[in-house]
Amino acid sequence: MAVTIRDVAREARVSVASVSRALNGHTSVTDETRQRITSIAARLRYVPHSAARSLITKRTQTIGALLPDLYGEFFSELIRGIDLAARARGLHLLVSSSHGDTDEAATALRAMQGRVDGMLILSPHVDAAFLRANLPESTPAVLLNSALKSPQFDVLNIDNYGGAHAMTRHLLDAGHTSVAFISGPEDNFDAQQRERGYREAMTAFAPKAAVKVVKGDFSEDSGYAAGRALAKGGKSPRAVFAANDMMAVGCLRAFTEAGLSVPQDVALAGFDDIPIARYVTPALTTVRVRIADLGRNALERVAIAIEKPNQQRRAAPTLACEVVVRASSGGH
Amino acid sequence: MAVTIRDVAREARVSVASVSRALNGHTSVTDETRQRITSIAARLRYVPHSAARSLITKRTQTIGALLPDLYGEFFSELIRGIDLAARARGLHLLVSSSHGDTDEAATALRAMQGRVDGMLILSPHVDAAFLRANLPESTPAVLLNSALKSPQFDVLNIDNYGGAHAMTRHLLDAGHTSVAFISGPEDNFDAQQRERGYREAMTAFAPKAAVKVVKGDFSEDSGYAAGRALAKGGKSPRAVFAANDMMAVGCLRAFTEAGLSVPQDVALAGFDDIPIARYVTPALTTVRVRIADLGRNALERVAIAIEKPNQQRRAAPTLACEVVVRASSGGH
DNA sequence: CTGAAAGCGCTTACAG
DNA sequence: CTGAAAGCGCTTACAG
Repeated sequence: MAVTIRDVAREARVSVASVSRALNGHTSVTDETRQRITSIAARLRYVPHSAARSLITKRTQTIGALLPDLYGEFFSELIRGIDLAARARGLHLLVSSSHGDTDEAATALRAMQGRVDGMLILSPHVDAAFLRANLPESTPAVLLNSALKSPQFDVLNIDNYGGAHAMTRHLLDAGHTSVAFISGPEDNFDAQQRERGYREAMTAFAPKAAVKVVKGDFSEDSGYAAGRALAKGGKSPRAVFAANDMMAVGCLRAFTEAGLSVPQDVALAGFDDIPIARYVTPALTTVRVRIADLGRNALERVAIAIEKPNQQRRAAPTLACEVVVRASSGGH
Repeated sequence: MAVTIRDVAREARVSVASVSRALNGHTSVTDETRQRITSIAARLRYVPHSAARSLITKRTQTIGALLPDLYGEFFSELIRGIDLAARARGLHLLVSSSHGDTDEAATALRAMQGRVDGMLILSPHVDAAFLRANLPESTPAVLLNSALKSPQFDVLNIDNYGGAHAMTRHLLDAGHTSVAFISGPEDNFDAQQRERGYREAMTAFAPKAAVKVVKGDFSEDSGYAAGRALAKGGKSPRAVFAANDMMAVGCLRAFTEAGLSVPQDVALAGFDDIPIARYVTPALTTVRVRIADLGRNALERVAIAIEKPNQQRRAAPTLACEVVVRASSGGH
């Protein structure tokens, strides 16, 4: 059916070895031979059989991405960044998403074994033991947004700490003397870093102000509950910083219902800059994360690890975030 | 390095043929032999080499997805549906996204040749000629949201017509005697079907009312411009139906600026039910599309086409949409 | 039921 | 510079 290297060889009256060399850019082929082979291959629409090539080269030219059940925009931005970088390098992208728990992730990771040259892993529940059990040692991997501290694995993180620190400072600078914080899930690495950023900024820039943390879990409902709690008794803080945008949106609803107006009575800020952030009323001040860049960088790191297996890794830089000022903090 | 079928065979004191048969569930193996082989394979953590298997079986157990530059939620929902269905069938998913034009899509489609058993294609610019030039005849493919009418290709569409028809009827039923429409890009299939749904519903249910169409291009800005045009002179229609949510959001902003209040002065509706729709003020009445189902169904169709290549296809059903009533049409 | 052997389509030492 | 040959790790007729 399909045209193989033998068809090209026959047509060009050379051996399959020469076709292989010519098409793979080896030097030891006459220019004339190479040209003849190249044009015949093109005319025949020859495409090397990837499985046959993989079998002998031990390379699949494919990167696997293991992703959890992700909220819309984050997921597509991440894939976009990974995909763009992969294409630029001629790599393919095998995706496995929507993993709710560790078992599903383990099964998916194993299923990819042998089909990929490297892995990108974003999964809140992945730790060193999980990786040792499910990832072949020889497979380079980059973990995204992971608390993992083992030098054995490469980790690439968003600068959650810096972003939260900068936002807290922004709110204080804007004249809001007290800033409360709505935290995320306790076991979530991003959430922990953001809370730390808040706490340390408060200590640094408003040492006399009270640090107030209300618990949330990243859901809109938990933000709503936090907002109700904060509004109770009419003694809300001057500003509220939620550890993510969805909670900020929930909190905004609670404030509005309680008759508090944002930003006049209380300023409000979130984290992530999800698309919704600019469409709520008032538009939400937040911290923007360059998610596509995260994906792009991760792909680059794993590609380099594949090319140079024994190379000493450079320490992974965290990805900078930026404060986006909108109306909810009195910005405009 | 890695453990191969020969290692398992040696350990089990059988031929590699028996290992292959035992592990692939062929009947011609003693239960006792199969058990021994299975347990040894498990102990050795044997995973069949996928490239070797592909080389001989001519199957990759992989489906390719070719996607354009997509807006956040749609993309992730689609992938979610595809991924879930693929996993249920033990298929892998190779993704190539963010294709701006036909050339990029062609390159990506070609690059997948030989790496996938079937394709899912969502791309506004793909037509029959493109497919004949870039897709091997032997590769089953399902096109999503495509205007393609060739019986040669399998197409799966959202019921844009039905959704728009139902929404128009809803607005008329709610007592809004005149309904204007903001259209999408002229060359966009979804947009065309939605406009047709609007027009035919108007003819059917409000034959005396004027059909009014303002041009848009699916962007928020074009919705804003359309909103300004409609508000001009204070003689806006009683209801406006935008061909997608982003335009409805833009239109809402224009109305608010013009001092028109929604839904009291004018009702407003969109299409897609993007996440933003419920967070604007007032929340947007819209048409919901089950995007994950679209992905799931598409995967099922291509999987069946792979399993039974010569089977007569059943006609593809269009995927039903549903009207979601919120405050912008006076719903609550 | 089981094994020896061929072969899938490539790449790459090894000779010349 | 070029070719014959081995071999990557599987599956599957073909014998027995």
